Amino acid sequence: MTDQQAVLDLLDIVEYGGCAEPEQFFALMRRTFKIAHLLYLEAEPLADGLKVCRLHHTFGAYAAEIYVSKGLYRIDPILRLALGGVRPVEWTTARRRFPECEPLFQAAEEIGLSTEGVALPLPSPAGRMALLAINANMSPTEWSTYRRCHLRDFQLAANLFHASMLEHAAMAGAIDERDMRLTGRETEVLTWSAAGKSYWEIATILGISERTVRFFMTNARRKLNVVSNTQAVAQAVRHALIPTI
Amino acid sequence: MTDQQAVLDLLDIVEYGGCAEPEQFFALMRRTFKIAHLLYLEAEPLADGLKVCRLHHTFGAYAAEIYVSKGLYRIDPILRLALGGVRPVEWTTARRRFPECEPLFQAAEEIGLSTEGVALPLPSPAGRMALLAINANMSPTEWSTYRRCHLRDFQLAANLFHASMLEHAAMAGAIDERDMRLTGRETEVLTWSAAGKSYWEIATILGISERTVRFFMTNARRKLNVVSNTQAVAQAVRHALIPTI
DNA sequence: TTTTGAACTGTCACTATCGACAGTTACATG
DNA sequence: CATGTAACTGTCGATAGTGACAGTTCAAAA
Repeated sequence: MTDQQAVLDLLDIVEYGGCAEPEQFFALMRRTFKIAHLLYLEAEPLADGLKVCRLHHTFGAYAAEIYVSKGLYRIDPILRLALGGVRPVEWTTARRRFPECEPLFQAAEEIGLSTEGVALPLPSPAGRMALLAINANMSPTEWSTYRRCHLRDFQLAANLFHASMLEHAAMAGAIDERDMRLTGRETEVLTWSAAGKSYWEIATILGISERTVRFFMTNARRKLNVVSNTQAVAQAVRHALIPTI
Repeated sequence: MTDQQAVLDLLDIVEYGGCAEPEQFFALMRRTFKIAHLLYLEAEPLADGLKVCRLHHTFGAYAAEIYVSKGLYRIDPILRLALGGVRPVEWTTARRRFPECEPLFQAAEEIGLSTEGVALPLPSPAGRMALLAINANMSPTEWSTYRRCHLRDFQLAANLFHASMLEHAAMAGAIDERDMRLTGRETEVLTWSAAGKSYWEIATILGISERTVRFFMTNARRKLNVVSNTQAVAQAVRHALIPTI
């Protein structure tokens, strides 16, 4: 069994920001646990499927080539299961439930990915999804024991790492959106507009004239570089420029 | 320190569906850990505040009365922090960062809630948020040690319990939300509207008449229970009903 | 076979929005 | 004091959105 102290140290490091880069996190995880491979991906749900925004993994070049460029993530049942819920998905469970994807698992075995592993769904507040897939070269019985003991470690580490990634992305995006900063009133009128209020209603609520509401809204549209109030609100919600809570 | 075997047993029970009711989960958690109180709430982001959909807790009747009926969850900084991210929120950290909410903490102390605790954000795929707040009657140093050792247990237990709650809600709510599901065309017109396109432009893009675009948009508004396209798009983005372009 | 749901279309009348015109007031910063 | 920024207001005309009216077509499920 893995050294408990090492596990607690790893969790401390991840929680307090010592793993800004996925590579660091992956290395630390592989050093601490008997893990063969790790994969972290962020995805966005689309009407016709799944758009993978970011993908980090420890596979070899060839394996990555197969998995990514051939678009296997589009048909991977584990991804479908994991990105649709919040419960950890056991690889072998998915294999049993989706026999039509057997070729995928065989391909994985050929490139050195064992079939024992777990995928941890990591939802984020805005509705985007991510997952951390953990793969171990273990026998089923060995993995069962190991998983029971360390799933909690994997789950917390995954959550904290995911939080770091989200905060990192928010910081990186903040620079680009410097000119997109809205004033207090602009934010207010956008917020009320997103709540379905008309100019007249917003004017009454804020105690100003309807013309002034339009003035703020026009400024907001210009700053956001959009052509309609509807588009402005969509942008503002996506970029969390107006309060969600 | 808590018995490790008991912890693993608890996690097994929660994972394999033995905690369908919050009360069972709460009792099990309090029996296994040195926890004073637990609170699980599901919330939906709204433009004009926070809509708490479901709330379960182990507070006494009086405490619950204060916390819920007086609407303290509207100003609780821990809720704001936790529901806006995915990182565990330490109660004392929130207390330091938001001195204006000191009365809230004092009120909590008076009704027997200690100030040591942690709130675990639990996002779900659809963009809704939940959180599990864990409260312990411990001294700061005692809590610090305890937290370091058991945060992973809390996190996994919270995730698994949350998954059960979501699956339970999905089963129960399948009937209620049937009428809120958008059809393919409704999603399409909303998506283009969020991109700033007018009815005429959307009609051209989709190769249908302008009237038909309006028809789909009206249906979408009715399903989302909103009064304007702007509000519909805001709702759709928040609930991840339309893809991010 | 009947029913249901999605996709589709037309017109009328009213209201909301948006861009472009031309300003005032107040307050902080250099 | 000048400069800048946020907050504020008015009017005109064109375009966009919204609700209520009344339908057709097609495919899949009951």
